[in-house]
Amino acid sequence: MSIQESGEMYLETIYILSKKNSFVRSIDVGEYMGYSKPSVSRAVGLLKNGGYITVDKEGYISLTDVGTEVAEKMYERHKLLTDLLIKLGVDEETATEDACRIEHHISDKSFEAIKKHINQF
Amino acid sequence: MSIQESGEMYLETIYILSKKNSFVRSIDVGEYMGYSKPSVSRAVGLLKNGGYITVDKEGYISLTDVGTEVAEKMYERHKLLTDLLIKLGVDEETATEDACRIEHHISDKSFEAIKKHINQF
DNA sequence: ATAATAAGTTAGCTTCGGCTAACTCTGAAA
DNA sequence: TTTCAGAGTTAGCCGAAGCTAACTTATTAT
Repeated sequence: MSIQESGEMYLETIYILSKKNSFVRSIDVGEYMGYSKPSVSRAVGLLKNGGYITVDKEGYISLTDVGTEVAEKMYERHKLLTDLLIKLGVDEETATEDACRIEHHISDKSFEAIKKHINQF
Repeated sequence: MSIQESGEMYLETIYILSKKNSFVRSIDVGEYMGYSKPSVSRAVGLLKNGGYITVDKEGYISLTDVGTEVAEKMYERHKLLTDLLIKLGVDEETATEDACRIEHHISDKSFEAIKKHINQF
């Protein structure tokens, strides 16, 4: 099971919520993303199945190493792309939205290239 | 019917093929994009229906004004994003691939911001 | 004239990832 | 103790956009 764009978004959300709160449940993920409980339930099942997260008896979700890797990658891209767009004069809201979509569609190569040049923008 | 990412790709392809050849048929679009005839057939039907293209009795496809607008927008983004990535040191193939995906996910605002700063990269 | 090829369409399948409705289960409150 | 709220799951729908198989139709070649 290779991870899809949607899976990446869920993992990134779990990562963000984990940093903010002491625990993350499906319901929190759904609220944050604006998705229904069944949608989250299925996604969580798939991610668990794929080895990206674990869920304990309390329903608390944790990222595995692999899951953390994916989530951090997305999060790093998100931050850097947002930064870049803001530096270029884009308003914060638009920058965040665009970064959120672009982060899933850019190759490692391109991302590294942007990262290397970010300071000269 | 609002245009989807897939529709944008078809329109851009039709635009590119129109500049290269004297006519564009469904079969040409399919060959260029690597899609099957039925896939193209349906997409062409939807785009025709949506007022983005016209198809004459010969099966020759033309972009309407609206279709041209969308196609040119995508094409411009494609070129500019490819340029940008290449300037940042990304190899041409990767740059083209990434540009092709990003072009559908970036807002007008962000694109204009990149365009304004492209020369200083 | 017949047969073969090319282009397009139709029917119907698949996966992805949303959704609602309706169920279960658990823990807290009356 | 009974009831109710919150969280999660199950079943099943939907649209988007690929696909194959099999058909039609028109042109070209024998």
